[in-house]
Amino acid sequence: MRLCGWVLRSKVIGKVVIVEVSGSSVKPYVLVGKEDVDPGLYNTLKDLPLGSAICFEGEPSETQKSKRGVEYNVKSVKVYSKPSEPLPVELVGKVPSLLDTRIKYRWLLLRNPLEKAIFKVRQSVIEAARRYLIENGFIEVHTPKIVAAGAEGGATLFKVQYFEREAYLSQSPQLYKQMLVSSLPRVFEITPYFRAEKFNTTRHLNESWGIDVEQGFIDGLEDVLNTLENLVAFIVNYVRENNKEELETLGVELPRISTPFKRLRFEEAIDILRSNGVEVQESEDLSDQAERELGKIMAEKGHDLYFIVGFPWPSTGFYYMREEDGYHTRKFDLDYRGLEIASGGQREHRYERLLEAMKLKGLDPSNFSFYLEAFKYGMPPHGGFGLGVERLLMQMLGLSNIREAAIFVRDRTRLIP
RNA sequence: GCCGCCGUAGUAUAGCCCGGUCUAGUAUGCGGGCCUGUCGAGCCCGUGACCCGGGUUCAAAUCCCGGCGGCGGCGCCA
Repeated sequence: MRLCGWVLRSKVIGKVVIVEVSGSSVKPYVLVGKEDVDPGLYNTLKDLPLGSAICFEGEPSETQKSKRGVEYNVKSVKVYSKPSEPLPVELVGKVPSLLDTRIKYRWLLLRNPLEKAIFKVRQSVIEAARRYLIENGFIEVHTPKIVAAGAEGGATLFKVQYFEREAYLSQSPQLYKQMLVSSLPRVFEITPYFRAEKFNTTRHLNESWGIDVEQGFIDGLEDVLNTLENLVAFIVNYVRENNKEELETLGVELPRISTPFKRLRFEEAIDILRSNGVEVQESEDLSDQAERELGKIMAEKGHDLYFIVGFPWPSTGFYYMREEDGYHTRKFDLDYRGLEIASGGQREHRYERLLEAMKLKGLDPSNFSFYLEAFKYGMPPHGGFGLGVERLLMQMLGLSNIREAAIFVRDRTRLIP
């Protein structure tokens, strides 16, 4: 068997040399050279600097003494590349790097089992989502990332020059997804979101990824909530089953998730906070701190994941369906341990009402004519959501900063690498 | 945009408050030596740093001002 990777650790103890090689799995390959058994191999391994790119021919050894990796009996080693200078960061965690350094050298640090484990789990999240949605009749689509208008107005959009016109990077596939539901009853897209918001927090990125779903012919909001809760439960349980090595490496205990998730009405959430002594302003949305407090309270009651439904109209987008009272909407958030990981709702599919809602929000319908036209020819009742990949990963793995969940980070100050 | 904290070898840090004792300490990495399986092995020798600019002072890593960079909080949101 031929295996390849990079020298991660190397230790010479007298006449024995032990080399760990970072390959495709989280746990390294372990190569052992003994001077009195195979002097040639011993010398080759002894002289390999950290970071060397090598391949070796070998089979798993009958003696497995290493606590970190899988040992191989090595027949031959081929060295493809040696570093021209010492590595800029520790890959083994003897001297942990600061987050800033970790982000700068992520492409190199991915040789480290911990760092690699995070992104192998991320891969599983995407794989599980795609599998679940396809199995449930959703079609994967791709919508434009260069757009003429955003879902919410222009404040948070990145401008780009599109020949002689001004265009924007898409902050959400929302409007396109809805248009597609006029022909394809179930669609989803795994997509980047671009947000030009100048925040600097542990849970915001300016380029992030979402699992975006839209579903037509629904009987009500419950259909959308069902899809989302089952999707999230499938993803988490999939990771639990398929990433045992990664979770162990990261020291993460991932409890099995069952559905349904608790549904809290917006007012209920505020009441719970107040009855637990948390001051909540009379407002149309929950502050981040309030959300965190609610997360703690809900966790004590055994709810890691819960919906908050029925957000007031003043704090929501124009496209959410309003209840008869004109104040509550069918917009919801999904919170995971006090952090919003998804939001969505039932949309307004009735043309006249949609037009009226846009005007109420101060938007000019003529800027959205391409979108509005889709509501003229038999738009079914529909709803959907966007699920943040980095946020889901962050909460699943207990990461303290969302930047840990993105390989190459785009935030307020980072544009390279 | 506002507020707070921080910037010392490749990496991670001590020293800064109370200026001189700093020829800037330690770990890791790197170079060399010892050790017959290490588990962040261990031991010995060597190597390399005060973000930039200005100011105060006999004397600045240390105090002051400006710049640049990082971390976090708020708003907003996935």
